[in-house]
Amino acid sequence: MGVSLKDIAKHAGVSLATVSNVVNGYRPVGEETRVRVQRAIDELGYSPNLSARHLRNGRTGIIALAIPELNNPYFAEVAGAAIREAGTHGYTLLLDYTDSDRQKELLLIEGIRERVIDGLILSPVQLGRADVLARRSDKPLVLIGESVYDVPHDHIAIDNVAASHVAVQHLVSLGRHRIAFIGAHPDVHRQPAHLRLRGYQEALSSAGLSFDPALVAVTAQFGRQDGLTGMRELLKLSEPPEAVFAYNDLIAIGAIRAIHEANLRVPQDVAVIGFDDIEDGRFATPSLTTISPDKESIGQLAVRSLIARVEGKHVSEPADIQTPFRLVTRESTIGR
Amino acid sequence: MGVSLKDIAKHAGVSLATVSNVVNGYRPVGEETRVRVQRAIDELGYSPNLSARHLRNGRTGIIALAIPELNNPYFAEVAGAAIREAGTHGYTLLLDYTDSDRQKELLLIEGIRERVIDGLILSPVQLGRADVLARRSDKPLVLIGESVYDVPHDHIAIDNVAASHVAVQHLVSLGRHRIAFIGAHPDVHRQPAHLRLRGYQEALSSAGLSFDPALVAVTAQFGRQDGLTGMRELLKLSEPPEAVFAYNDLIAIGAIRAIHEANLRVPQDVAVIGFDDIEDGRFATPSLTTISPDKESIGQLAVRSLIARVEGKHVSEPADIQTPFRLVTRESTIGR
DNA sequence: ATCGGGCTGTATAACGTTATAGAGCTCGAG
DNA sequence: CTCGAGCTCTATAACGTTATACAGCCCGAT
Repeated sequence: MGVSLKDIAKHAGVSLATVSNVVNGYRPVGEETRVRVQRAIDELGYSPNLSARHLRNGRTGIIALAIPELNNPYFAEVAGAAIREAGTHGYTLLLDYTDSDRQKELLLIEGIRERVIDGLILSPVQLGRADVLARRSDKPLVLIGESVYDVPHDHIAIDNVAASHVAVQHLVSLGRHRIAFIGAHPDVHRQPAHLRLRGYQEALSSAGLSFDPALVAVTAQFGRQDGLTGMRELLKLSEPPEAVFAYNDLIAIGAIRAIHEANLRVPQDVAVIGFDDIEDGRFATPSLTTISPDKESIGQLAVRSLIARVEGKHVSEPADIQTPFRLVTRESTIGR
Repeated sequence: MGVSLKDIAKHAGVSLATVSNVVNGYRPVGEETRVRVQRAIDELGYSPNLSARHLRNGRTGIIALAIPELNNPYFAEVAGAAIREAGTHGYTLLLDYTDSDRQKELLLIEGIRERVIDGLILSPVQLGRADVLARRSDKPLVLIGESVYDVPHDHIAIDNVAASHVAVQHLVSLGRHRIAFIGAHPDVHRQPAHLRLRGYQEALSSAGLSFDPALVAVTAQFGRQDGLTGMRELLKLSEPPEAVFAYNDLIAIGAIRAIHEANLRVPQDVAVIGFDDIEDGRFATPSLTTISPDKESIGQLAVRSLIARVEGKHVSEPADIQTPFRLVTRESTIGR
């Protein structure tokens, strides 16, 4: 097998415990011996056996991040930030994905990986408050995204209502009146969809525009295909929309495709705004105006909160952290 | 902590070893006691502590997959397949990314995660044959992608030369003569870029077309931005290309954007073909013709090969496995 | 002188699991 | 009846780590 503490101890002529103390500084070690031990470690190439360490102290040094989909660039970017942040704290991040599946989400919070990880960051889409409250595992849990509220866990999310308000306001400022929303969801568990819909409605009403339910397209998922079919439906209306607020960039990209198929132009005939600011949108034709959440800080804050819980340092009350966002205007609303 | 073997043993009135044998059937157990133990397990809700098991038998049940970039959907899809496959074999897949950084790739094959994982699947972009041969770790390693050859490890990849040949042949069949390639790379370590360039050249020569070095655009990376700038350069030529073979779909999407910026049409003025068949391409405007590698089987085969090595079952010679691909024609070459 | 208290260092008992050696028991063959 | 074989089951030693208890030692304060 590999090199163990015992090998180092023998090589440096000290006890096991001393080597352990050099490695993780639980107790001070004399300068002279510390150097000797460190040299032995370097020479033999020691690295601690995590299984043993975990067995002993109950921690693995691995935290998990479970996202709904891998191939949504939004989550890929958040995950990237989280992996980097975990690394700087000496943790390894295990990336998992739920496929937006309720059963998988339940398994995860119930601790399917219980014995492997120190804690979990979950971006739920199907779980409700009750599911989270019913959870029995005592491993720290951090939630990201706006799916679940009022549960005793740290929670990182942007203000979906406010952000949606800003997005729709932008469309209003272009002089558009018939503004559609694509990405409402029939399932009550899909909180963010409701919140963005609410922001949409609030913005309409504060602009003095009436809310027309026919302009709200319900989608099954939140991918490009859903944007495509949603927009196709909207274009069949006798009075089709002049602007569209899409639940996310993927839906917006699908919608743009549908608009082109109908031989209409973006933004001249229909202006489109998305949500997430993924790279696809920057290079789409036309490039996509969008709400840009601070993905880097979402990943960072989630990891930091979780590690703080894992290490039991700040045993503060569960916090609700709102991350910043900004409007990024591009060709899909302002032409060129 | 959780329920341990000892708890079960006490509850069922048998020894530790018997419970262990019921759990993993290493030795036969009498029918009567088996039932009693099984009932105790169900009642107390026992699940084995992986750290302890791994400490004992030297395996962690975790394998790692290291890809160059998280936000390239090609790798996201391969990773998704790999995660699923690992799950069906009872393994957990740890997803890592190298950021296409040579140092990170070196650290990984040298075993930075040595004590955490049972084996590694790596998609290298900067490593050469010598780097892999110099590796000292004895954990199983499986390589994917065509970066490295002739090393004693399993290797999964598609035939880049043949696939590129097919791609260019398709452009030729459209009657285009001035065909460009975007995504050549100055760095000798970037094997796949060379291979796709070679396939491009072979297809040209077998079509009786001459090779014009001015039509080959070198890029720093392989993202949308690189396609954008590469194409801009090509369009500045006195005799710009009528068709483009892009190293991958992201570059192709960037190139399409550049073509639109120049007020030219795809495919009427410039036909574009990509490589990877990522979802972005299917919903781009126009939708992207591409070479579609079998990403699902790449992920699956890589995981299966690695697990076979980890478990030391088929101690066969390192295999070179070629995965299938096909040409998918869409609007960017055949109009509509 | 003696005591108390910082320092450094050591020996050792866990953590939960599995493989090995072996202890009982029954039963059929010698 | 005795002995070995075959079946169950048990006791126990690891695996590599860390926390606890403790043993020296030196030094300043009593």
